[in-house]
Amino acid sequence: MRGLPGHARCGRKWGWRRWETDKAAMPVQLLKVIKGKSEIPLPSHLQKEDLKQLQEGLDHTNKYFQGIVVLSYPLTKLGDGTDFFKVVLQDLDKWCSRSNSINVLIYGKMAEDCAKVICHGDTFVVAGFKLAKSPTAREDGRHGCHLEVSEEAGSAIYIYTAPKTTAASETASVSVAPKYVYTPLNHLKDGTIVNLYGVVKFFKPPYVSKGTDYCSVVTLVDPSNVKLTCTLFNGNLDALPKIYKVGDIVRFHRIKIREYNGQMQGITSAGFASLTFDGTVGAPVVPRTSSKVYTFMDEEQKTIEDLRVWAATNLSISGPAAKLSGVQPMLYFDLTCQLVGKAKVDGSSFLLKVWDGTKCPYPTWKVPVEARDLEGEKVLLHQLRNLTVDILVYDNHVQLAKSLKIGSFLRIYSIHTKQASAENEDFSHIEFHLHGGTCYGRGIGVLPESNPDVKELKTFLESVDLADSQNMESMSSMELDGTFNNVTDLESHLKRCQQLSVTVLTDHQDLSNTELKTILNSTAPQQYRIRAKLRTYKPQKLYQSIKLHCSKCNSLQEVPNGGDFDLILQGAAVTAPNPDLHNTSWYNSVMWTTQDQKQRKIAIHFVKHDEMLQQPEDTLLLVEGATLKEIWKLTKRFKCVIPVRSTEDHLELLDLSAPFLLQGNIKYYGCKQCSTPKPIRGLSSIAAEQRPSWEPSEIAQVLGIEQLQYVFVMRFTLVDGTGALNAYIFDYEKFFQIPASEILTNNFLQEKMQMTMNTLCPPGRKLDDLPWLECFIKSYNVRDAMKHRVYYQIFDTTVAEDVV
DNA sequence: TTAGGATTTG
Repeated sequence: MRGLPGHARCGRKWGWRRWETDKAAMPVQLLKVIKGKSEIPLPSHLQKEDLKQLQEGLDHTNKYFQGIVVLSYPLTKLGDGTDFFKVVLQDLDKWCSRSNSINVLIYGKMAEDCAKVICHGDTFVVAGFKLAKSPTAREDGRHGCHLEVSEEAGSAIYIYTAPKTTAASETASVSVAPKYVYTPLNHLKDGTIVNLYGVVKFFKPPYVSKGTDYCSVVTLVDPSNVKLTCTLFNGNLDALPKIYKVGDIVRFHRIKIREYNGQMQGITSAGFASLTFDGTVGAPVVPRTSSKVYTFMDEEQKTIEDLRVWAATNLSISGPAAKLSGVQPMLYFDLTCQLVGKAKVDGSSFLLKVWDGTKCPYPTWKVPVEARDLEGEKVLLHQLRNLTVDILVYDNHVQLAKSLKIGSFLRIYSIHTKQASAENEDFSHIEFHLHGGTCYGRGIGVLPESNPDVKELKTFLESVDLADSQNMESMSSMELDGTFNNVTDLESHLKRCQQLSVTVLTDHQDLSNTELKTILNSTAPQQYRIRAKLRTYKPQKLYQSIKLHCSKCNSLQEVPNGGDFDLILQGAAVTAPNPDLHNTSWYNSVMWTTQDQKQRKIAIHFVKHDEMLQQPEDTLLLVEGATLKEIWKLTKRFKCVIPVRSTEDHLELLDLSAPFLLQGNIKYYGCKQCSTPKPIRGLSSIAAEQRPSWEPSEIAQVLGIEQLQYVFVMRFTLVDGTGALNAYIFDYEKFFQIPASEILTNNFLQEKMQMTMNTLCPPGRKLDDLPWLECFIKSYNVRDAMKHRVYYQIFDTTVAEDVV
């Protein structure tokens, strides 16, 4: 990002001539428009361009672009102090889709001037702009390029302000597009047909009604705090809103309002259409709809974003969804899962076999069915037998259940877990029922593969190692929560957390709290103390929060899995150890050949100290030709293991996708980009030290490796009643008081972290019941190319002592 | 037409 110098203050004048003679001093022209004519025409040498003509590589000198201001962002300062202002212009001549708009990025004095005067609906003319690829085009769906404007670049801006007291039709230079009017829920009148927005407070997924249509019941709420229950019918399942969870946001067009039992009620009328959006703050604003043609503008995007923040702050929407590992007997829950098998049972019930990759902590019932009635892949059904659960669905749900495709992703709403009344409690098991009826939204919904929850589930299911029974054990969260012996313990623990903060500041205690709303409306960088609740966090699979960080190039990467390491070792084992490199002044070597068919050669070089071999627990080994399993065994006995391979004249490290060092359970990796591997003999200098400690950092240094650090990277969505913001945790150890380097190989630490997160954000709880967190956060600007965003990071904060 | 939120009782 280039830096722009500060600009001399200039008085605001409205004259055209002044612009011609002294355009650098007067970049922003504010003009009035009355009845379609501007007081002053634009310079004659300027020619109008439309959106289509705004392409890279074309000459835009003496061209201007004109659009309507449909969105503007708060004035902010870039890192170097330059003012920055972004507006979105819409080309009204191209009124059809959402790509009729373009981002304009304004820098320096012009940014400040524009921010002061600009209003929604103004006509905005820009000349002398620079055109560049828009890095946000994929996200915001706007024009592939954006316009960059600054005084320095000799740009000029003309703003035609529509008279605010005059009816829109009178500002005739602006052709006013057909616009939908949306009625707040507290202004609905009996017998009208309206358009409206709402946050889903309750819904019944579409089910087969007793008439001819599918039916879906949806209760909405909006910032007027009025509720509206809508009963929607359609013979086509696809035409009903695609609502997947409470908190989704819908836009209904042409819904009929009627009074029923003294309350307003919505019901489908002819031409009813709906869009549904994910209600998560910060998620992409992509409508779910079956209609091919719909209007969706930036203004509407803003409405969705505002509703999300309102809902996050004001509605009690429960947190992370339940998993099979977290089920309790005698309750109702929603399950996101994959269908593995199905079978008819009798006339009024039907069996679904599903899994979500986690293991139910209780013995579960198996519904007896005839083998020939069971649909699904036999091999898979057998492989997953310990992870699938049987759900018996009844009555009205049978028809829909029969039609489900094996392999599809489902959300089953309001499953009942029933403790079977076995005579001997030791053999009691848990049953899963989807009872008849649609009370409490009971039903089955099919989720598309594009659904973010499905994507996450798929990734997780792929990571489940079916052969590894230990893995399955560790997936039972019942064991993770083992410290809470019963529900009462957990309750009292949570109660304590609701009163005190579950996190504490390690510094800045003298500061007072700032509301999230204030922070969101402020420029970065700044630091704040906050008190907020953790509504949700990412990733939900905690093992995904561990990354490798290079402090030199600041890159983050995934921790390689054991499979990659194994492949690299196999590749290295193809080259036999070079005997010329054995037994030097600083190591002793042994080599042998495996007895199997492969006749693999393994060499181990024991690094000496003072000409002497050390105790195994103090010894560093260089290993050639070993398998993953063999290396693993060696790390159990020796202090350090470095996998190497022979060249003609020296030993060298393997590919840096493999760890350059293994110590105990920990694998140490180097940054591929920043490391310049040096010969292995550099280690002899450490071996010669009086008491070699074999510190990973020291080893990395002599081997020319820029060591990657294990780090927790998480996104916390925090709310405090005034707003919602996403803050990042970037932490080696301090926040969780768990070293990020050790957690992947330590079950105890994993359990501890899971328990900490369960305390900070208890699954399935409503907003009111979430505990408070005290945090210190800093805001900072991130800019790449022309994109500028403010991010927040939690620091100088740690989990309270009695929580961990 | 259907359902009109407010858990089955298998």
